[in-house]
Amino acid sequence: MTNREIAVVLDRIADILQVKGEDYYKIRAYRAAAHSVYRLDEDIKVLYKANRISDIPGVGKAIKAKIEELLEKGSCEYLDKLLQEVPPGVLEMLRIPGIGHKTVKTIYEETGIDNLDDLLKAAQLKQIRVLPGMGGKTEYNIKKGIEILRSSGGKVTRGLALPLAEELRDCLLESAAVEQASIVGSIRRGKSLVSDIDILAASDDSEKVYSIISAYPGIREIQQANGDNIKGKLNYGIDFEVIIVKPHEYYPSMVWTTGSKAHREVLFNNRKAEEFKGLESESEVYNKLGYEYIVPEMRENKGELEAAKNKQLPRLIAEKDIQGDLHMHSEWSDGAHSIRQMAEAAKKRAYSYIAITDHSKSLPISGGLNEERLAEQGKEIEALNASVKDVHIFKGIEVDILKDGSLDFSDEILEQLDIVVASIHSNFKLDREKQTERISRAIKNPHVDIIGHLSGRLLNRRNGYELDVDRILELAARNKTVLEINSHPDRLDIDEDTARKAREYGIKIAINSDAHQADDLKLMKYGVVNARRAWLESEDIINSWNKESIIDFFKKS
DNA sequence: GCCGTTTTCGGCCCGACTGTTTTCAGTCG
Repeated sequence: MTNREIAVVLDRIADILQVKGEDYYKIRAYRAAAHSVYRLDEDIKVLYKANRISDIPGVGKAIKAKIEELLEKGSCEYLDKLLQEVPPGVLEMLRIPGIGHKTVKTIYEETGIDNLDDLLKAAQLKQIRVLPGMGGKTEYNIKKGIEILRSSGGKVTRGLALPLAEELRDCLLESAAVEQASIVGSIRRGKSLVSDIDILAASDDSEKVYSIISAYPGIREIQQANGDNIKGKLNYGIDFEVIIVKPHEYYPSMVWTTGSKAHREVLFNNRKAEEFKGLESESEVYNKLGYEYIVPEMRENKGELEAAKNKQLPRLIAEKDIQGDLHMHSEWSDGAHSIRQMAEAAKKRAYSYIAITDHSKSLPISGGLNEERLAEQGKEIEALNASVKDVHIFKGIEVDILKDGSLDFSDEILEQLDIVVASIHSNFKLDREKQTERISRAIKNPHVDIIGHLSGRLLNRRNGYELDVDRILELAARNKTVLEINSHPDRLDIDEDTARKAREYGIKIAINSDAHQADDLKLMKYGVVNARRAWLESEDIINSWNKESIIDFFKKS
């Protein structure tokens, strides 16, 4: 089993314990262990062989035994026992926004309902409101929540799908029978939500490819397999498709299978991919069709074909252009690592600056900073800047935008900071006018440099709050307020459409990791892809500029 | 269930908002 699979099992145990109403700290212990395992740099199997499972933070005697059982047998008796008490469908109910473990427990125990379909029916039949502690609003939340869960149509985030796709691709590439393999389809185009994993493999031996796939441990089932096409489900229930082509068909097929359909149809204009076999790169395929090479993120038939024909394609921002990261947390609030550790991690990525932007006091669960601790932190940053070479640390804050649009710190405090990110973390349900006014007030504050995760959306979990986006973009442009592309794959906020629109308004963007630990800095790649899908260039992205330009920009704004 | 240079027990992030109540439990960040 992989690190990720072990982490999923531990998390699942925590879910069940929660529905069972077990001790909060026991549940938290399983969650913490799951998190540590998920974040391990090493393969857990290597740790196991070295008898070092106990070295994993948060893993003690009991959880160690379960991890070892999973590694030895691929299953865990404790989980199997728990699953008999609480069926998987009940756990799915936990994903409904506004419905927590207590509500799920009541529903399951009082009615026996153990899946989302039956729950939805019961809510429609007004059978939930009669249960203790529930009313019409709970029923409405259930109906609405299931609707949101279903609206993604079974899609998963790119953040979940990409690592799985890479593992499958790498497994194919290990075989001598596979000359080349690439992730294609919507994952390659960088869509935030994807419906399946598509892999293109170049091989003369499709039988061999089939045997590799059927032996691949990450696969749940193969549903269809003919000569050049294998379809099925990976663990976690994600659909996959492996398309096998002859080596000389590889590059035209890559263009074809990367899509999108709309892009492909215009591009090929009734010509067949077979006409282009033997070509040795995607560029050659594009050139032969009369276009400049178009990067996968742009292939949506949204103007890129015309631009490519006229040799007017933008030079999109790339991860190597990124020079720093302007939104991250440290152990001063809810981050896991010290400021020094964050700076060292940034140095490894060859960044020249970071901003430490811990939470402000209104977010007590995060250990948000009050004025005194912020001042102390400032001193630590000054000391670090004197000793840490190569990476400059900006003093920052992720200040809460309060319900009325005022900020969690006074202007006098904010004025002393280098980078002020202002974000919403509460009162998501204000009406459109109030929410727009709230953010507008924050934008107008002269000390606010960046608005963090503007819409508050969480992909597959929560829609963004009601906002008049045009009004906000106009105001941000006028105030020279930067908008963030939050790189967390569950957020990608602002989304690509808003980002493209923001550019038209002349708004500058910061692509930030919002890292809560050193390893999270790597999430930057998801934000960059989102920006590329919005056609953004280096000049649009302030953290692709050097330190001096950033200081200069915020001085003038 | 984990952790410990106050160590084998007792502590382990809290406070606001929402919805269902009529004084509070559940959810969320």
